[in-house]
Amino acid sequence: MTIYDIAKELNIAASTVSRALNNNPRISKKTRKLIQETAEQMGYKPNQVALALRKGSSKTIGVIVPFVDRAFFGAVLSGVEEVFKQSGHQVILCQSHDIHEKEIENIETLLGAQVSGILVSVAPGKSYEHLNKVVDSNIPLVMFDRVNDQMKTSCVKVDDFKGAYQATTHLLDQGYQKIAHFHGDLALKIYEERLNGYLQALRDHDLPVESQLIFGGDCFIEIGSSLTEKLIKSGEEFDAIFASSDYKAIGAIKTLKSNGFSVPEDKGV
Amino acid sequence: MTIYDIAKELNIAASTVSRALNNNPRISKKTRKLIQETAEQMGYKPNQVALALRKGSSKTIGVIVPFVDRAFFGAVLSGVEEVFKQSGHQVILCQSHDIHEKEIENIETLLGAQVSGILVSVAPGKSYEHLNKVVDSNIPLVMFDRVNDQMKTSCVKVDDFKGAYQATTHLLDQGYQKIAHFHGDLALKIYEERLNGYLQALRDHDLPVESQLIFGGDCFIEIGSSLTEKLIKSGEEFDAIFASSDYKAIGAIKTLKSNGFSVPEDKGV
DNA sequence: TCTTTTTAGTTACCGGTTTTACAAGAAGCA
DNA sequence: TGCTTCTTGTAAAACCGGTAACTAAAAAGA
Repeated sequence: MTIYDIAKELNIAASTVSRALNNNPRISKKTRKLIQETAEQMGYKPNQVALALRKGSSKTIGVIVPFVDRAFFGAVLSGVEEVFKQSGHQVILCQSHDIHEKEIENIETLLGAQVSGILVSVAPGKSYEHLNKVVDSNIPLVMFDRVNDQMKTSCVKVDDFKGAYQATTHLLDQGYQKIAHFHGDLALKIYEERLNGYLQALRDHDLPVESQLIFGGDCFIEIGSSLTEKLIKSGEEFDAIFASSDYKAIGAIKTLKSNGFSVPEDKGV
Repeated sequence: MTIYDIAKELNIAASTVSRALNNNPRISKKTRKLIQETAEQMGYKPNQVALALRKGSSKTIGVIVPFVDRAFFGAVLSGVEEVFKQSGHQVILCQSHDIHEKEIENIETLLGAQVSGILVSVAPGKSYEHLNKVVDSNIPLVMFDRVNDQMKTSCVKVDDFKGAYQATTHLLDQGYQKIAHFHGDLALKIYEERLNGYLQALRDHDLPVESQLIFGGDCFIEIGSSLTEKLIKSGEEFDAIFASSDYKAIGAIKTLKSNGFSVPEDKGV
């Protein structure tokens, strides 16, 4: 079902059909009405692919997240989908699995698909030519949550430093004194800032920074568990853990409990 | 960067470039190598939109879920994305918000985008012409989790009856006697089956089915809370709740606790 | 009758693939 | 040697389904 079918049916030119359907004023009301009714009745739906080729931009937006099945990114995606649907855009979903190379691949794919915009929560990695390529192609690029501050593009993020500072301060206010920290990949600004917030909070309370209480690892429950295991085994004294991600916190709580500690009575998380 | 640019660069026809890049045997090895190297060096990437228009099918798959930010669907989407990436397909994400009309709209959009396949977890609703339209267009349709059994297409689902039967039996085995049930929208087979599994388990244990312990409501934490509130206020005796969704179960647990019950000591969930 | 305005048709284009056509060189044969 | 035939390599053009810039015809107005 194309405009040519409608044109043939009515014995008129395809361009007339196109114009009528787009409410071009150069088509008489009568003809327009006839064409629109015929199109409706024939169940015509414009071919978005042809449109995209002609216009050079497809009403699609690429979204790259590390993992879709993380609560945070699921929530983001949900909102992204909802907003873009309003303007008739479709959302193409990509996962980087937090791997820089996959992110580059995803960007290439999205550019090849002629997306009209890209949202990305970057994976740790040094190069950012792929992001520059997007900007150079005049395709809007917005980074969120995980941001590459080498890029001059718009971004949406939270104040990680302040959040970490407040979280740490909250633990101190609850009476905990020796707070361990599980940070993420420090190549990501977000985790660097959270670490800094933690450190600053300790300093502001005149507490020593004890490097043996600071561990690094990716955002997985299992990592949270193994880091907690390591912390307990190390014999270092601690009474709370500030984890840089919910997943590591969950792992920490599970492991603390399975080691006979009660949370938050014995150890705060 | 198109094949025309490459053709101009090498002073040959675009069709030759196309064939060389597609390893057509009618292009000499020498020419082919030259063209492929030039393309590589010029950073050529085929325009997927042009390809899709020509081939009549765009390497994209539409996935319709009720809510992306539900753990289950997030996990599904993650797997879907991962598998389709391997074959070079892109995943277009749609949410129905469990609303039949939105599902119809989503299907229309996906058909307009010339997707080469659709995965859907259906919303409650009576009509299914929109699904038939997909089948009639010769576009593969697979339903998962929430299935419309009027359709003859392939589907992937769990044994909801058995799961519910086992869950209820498990509660009984733990010693609970009066088990309430929070079912979902019974227009969805999945919730009907879970209700049936619950009922059958009660019957098989010679327990009476007490309709005043059975409540219905959508999959939200708040619904779980309000149903529990209602159950408590009703004064009916009960010692456990079998919720048809994790979200309602979470709401139930929260509300039980805030009403002074301990879980699972006082009430099982 | 001539000009202006409306309305609708022609044609090129987006970037690929594919069919058809053609040319040059090699091989076969009298 | 000269002609046909077969390969092989490449070019030209059509096509996918729309849009948009010209262009032409018809109707309205002066």
